[in-house]
Parts: sequence; structure tokens; C-alpha cells
Amino acid sequence: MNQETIKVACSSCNLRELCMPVGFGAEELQKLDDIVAVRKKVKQGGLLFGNGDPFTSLYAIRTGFFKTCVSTEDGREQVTGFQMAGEIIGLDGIVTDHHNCNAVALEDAEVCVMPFASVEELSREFPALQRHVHKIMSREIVRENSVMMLLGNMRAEERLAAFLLNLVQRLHSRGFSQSEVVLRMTREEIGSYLGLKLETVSRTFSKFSEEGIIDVKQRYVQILNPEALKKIFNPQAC
Amino acid sequence: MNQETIKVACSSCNLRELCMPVGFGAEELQKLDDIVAVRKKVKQGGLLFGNGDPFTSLYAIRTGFFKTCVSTEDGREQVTGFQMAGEIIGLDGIVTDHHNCNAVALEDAEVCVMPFASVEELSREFPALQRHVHKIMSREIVRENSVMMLLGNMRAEERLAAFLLNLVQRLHSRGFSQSEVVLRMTREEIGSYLGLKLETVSRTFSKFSEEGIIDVKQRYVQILNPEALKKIFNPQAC
DNA sequence: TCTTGTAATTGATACAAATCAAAAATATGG
DNA sequence: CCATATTTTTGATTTGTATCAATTACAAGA
Repeated sequence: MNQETIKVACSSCNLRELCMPVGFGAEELQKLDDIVAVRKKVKQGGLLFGNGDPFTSLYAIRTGFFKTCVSTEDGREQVTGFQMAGEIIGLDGIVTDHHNCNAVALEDAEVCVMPFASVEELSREFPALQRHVHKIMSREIVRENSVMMLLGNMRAEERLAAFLLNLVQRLHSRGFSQSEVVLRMTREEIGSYLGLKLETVSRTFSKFSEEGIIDVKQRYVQILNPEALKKIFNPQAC
Repeated sequence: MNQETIKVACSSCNLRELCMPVGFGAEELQKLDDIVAVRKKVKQGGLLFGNGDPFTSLYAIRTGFFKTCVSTEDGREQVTGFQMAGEIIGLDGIVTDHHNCNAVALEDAEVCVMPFASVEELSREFPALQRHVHKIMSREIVRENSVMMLLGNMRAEERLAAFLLNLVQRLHSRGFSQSEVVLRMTREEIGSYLGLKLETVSRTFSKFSEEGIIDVKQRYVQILNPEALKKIFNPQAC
């Protein structure tokens, strides 16, 4: 296993405001440190957890990039999300005490392991943490609602525009450029997430490129005209 | 407003095992009674809550049938789920303190109003309730994952088969027939949920009917050959 | 550096579902 | 009970994306 355990401290983590609520006092932070006992490294292509694995912990991504996916018995795969630093994965395991999807690292990654029993225990003590856990789960429900809208109602161009805008927005809020992305996933993985075939993803990238909306060189994407993308995604709001 | 408030008791509710965890002691049940202070009636076509409404409470459906849906600015609607007695709706509102979808009654309905502040308070006191709330949210995340699989990877027949099987399974677990359904929603609403147009839903119903798999008379559907439906949904498992 | 495998692009064609259109069945309200 | 509106069904045609196929670009390892 490509795993390594390191003792670390939430109180000094620069992602704290992303993965855990602000407004925590010294006592709360100390307790959090105790919860996040260990970190775990996952190599590119490695599995953080797989469908059917016993559920024990939530994971806060410190570095790296993940995809989560489910699959049918006849081998069709659906990517259900892409997750980056500061985001929490593993919520799918709570209901059955076993994970209901696979979490795969798309680049070398490191996560903070948060045993769920400890999270629940501390939640009972600190209402701010309790509320934060509820919000994280609710946010995931709302996100999936909008993916359903994407898959059920939108055309290929709209889907890809929405995907790019969402990605750069999340990267931007982490201090990265809002116009440049290096994609961590293949065309096939983007297609799986968006309910499209890889050829359609590639063609749509090319179309955007021809129209001068983006510049694409394999995994590198520069957004030249964000307004055009927004217009494709939501013509009414522009 | 078509609303009526009635004082009621969880402790004597026959849906208790569906909407709240089993294994509660007398003290817990009494406290639950105090939380679910009121019930609320919603007439057919009425809105339990709408997108943008302030979030205050979760709702446990006592009787009736709901759809939840989101919509784009240009008027496209996506049904995100159909909910029946014993199911909880409103989780979408936690993250922003405002609801992020509409909940519409598809028939006259009655819900138990559970102020979320009280739910959180009592959760801190009773780990069993806390765990149950977490499971309900996780279940919704897992459900949406499988809808994403449906929308992203499956053909019309597979989608409709999955829809019918899921519906009768849920009805059956509530003591209803596992072979007969009276649909509470229109072809258009089914289509919206499944990412199909109403004509495609109608045609697929007709096709199943011609093949002797189901008997359809408008809203009434009888499942004649459940195995055939399962085979369409998941050829490997049969 | 060369080799090999993987990922991405592009073209031609096929197909499932959407769209357009009209009729039939059913529900609703006076 | 009738008139009207809504929902459902069915047919003809179009269309967006999938599929099949071939080439090119790139990455990783020897």
C-alpha cells in the first residue's frame, strides 16, 4: 500500500478555513488536532477507498486531486465528482457503514483521516462542528442536484462550459488562476462525469477553441473568453 | 395557505420506524414528540417550500407524494426526486440556510414539521438520533449517485425499468403491492426525472406493454414480469 | 534516444431520442 | 352533463451524440 501516516495539526493547517469552520476557539482546535490523528498518502492512480470497503473515516484532502465513481455490474462507470484540496470525501459510506463508491487519486495526494466516530463525538460537544458537518453533507446534496440538471437537460456544450467554469471557480477560490487550468483527468473521465463520450468532449473542446473561447493544448486549458462560456452555460444571465 | 397545524405524537406514529430510528427509549420518544410540534397540510399542486425560501425545518412526509425539482433561469426543469410517506425532505436547505429546490405535493399531503435547530439540539443529546440524521443525508447522497449513473450511462428503457423497480420496491416496503402502482406524476415529470421527453416515456411504456412486461392504463401500471424489468435494468444480475 | 503504450484528435456513419404534429383519452369546472 | 383543458398516445422526421475507424501527439520506461 502506498500509504504513510504522519502526525499533524489542524491548528496550523493553511486549509483550515476550507475544510473546517472558522470561528473555532483554541479548545476546539486542540480537539480537532486529536481527531485528525493521521495523514495518509495516496499515489496517483491509487484507491483511497473502494466500493464495499468498511466505512470508518471521512477524509479531508490536503493535496492532490481525486475522482469518485460508481459502476454497474456490466462495467459502465459513472464519475460522480472531482475533488480537490480542502474538500471532504467519504460521506457516501455513512448510510450503510460501507463505502458506496470508489475514490481514486488522479495525482499523488495526501489526506487527513478523520475517524467518523470521533467526528460524531466531537460534534455533540461543539455545535459549530455539528453544523459544519451538516452543511458539508447538504452542500454535496445540492451539488448533485445541479449535476442532475446538467445530465438531464443540457447539451454537450453547456455541460462542458459548466464543468470548466466550476473547475476554475473552485481553483480560483484556492488562490489559483481563474483563467488557466491543468486538467488532472482524461477526456474519458470528463465525459463520464458529464454523460458524454470522450470523442464528444474532445470535439467540444476543439469547437470552443476554434471560436476563440479557450486555448487547449492537451491537459492545459486557458480560458480566453469567460463571458462566452457563461453565456453558453446560462444565456439568460448574460 | 392550505396549511393546518395539528399537535401530534411521534411515539404513536405508525411511520416511526421509517422516518426515525428504531431503538429509541421512552425518554427519546417524548423529546421527539416535543420537536415535531406541528403537522402541516399541503394541497395537491401546492408548494411545501420553494427555491430561495428561508430554511427552518426538515419535513417528514406522513401522507401524500412529493416531487422535488430545480430549474434553470431559462425555464428548464429537472425533477431531482419523488418522495413518499416516511421520507424526509428539506435537507437541501441546510448549507445556505435557504432552500435550493422546490417541493411540490403531487397529491394532498401531510408532513411533520421538524425545526432543524431542535433536531440539532436533540442530536447532541442522543447519539442514536445524531447517527440517524447522518444516515438520512448520506442515503440521499448515495441515491443521487445512482441517479447520476442512470442519467449518464443508461438508455431510455433501462431508465424507466429502474424507475419502476425503485418505485414498487419503496411502495412494497410500506406494505403496498409489489406489482401494482398508481403513478402520482405525469409522463412529463417522469421524463424530467429520467432525463427524457414525455413522448419517449410514453413510447417506452407502450413498448414494455407490447412485450407483456407491464400493463399500462394511464396512471395505473401493473408489473406482469418483474424479472424482465430487472433484466433490462441489469442484464448481468439475471 | 528510441520504443511502446496511452491519450487525444478528427472524420464518416449510425442510431436513439428529440422534435414537430395530430388525434385520442381523460380530468376539471361550471 | 357538457364544454374545456390537460394528459397521453402515436406517427413522421430531424438532430445531437454515439459509434467505428484511423491518425497524431504525448508520456514513460528501457
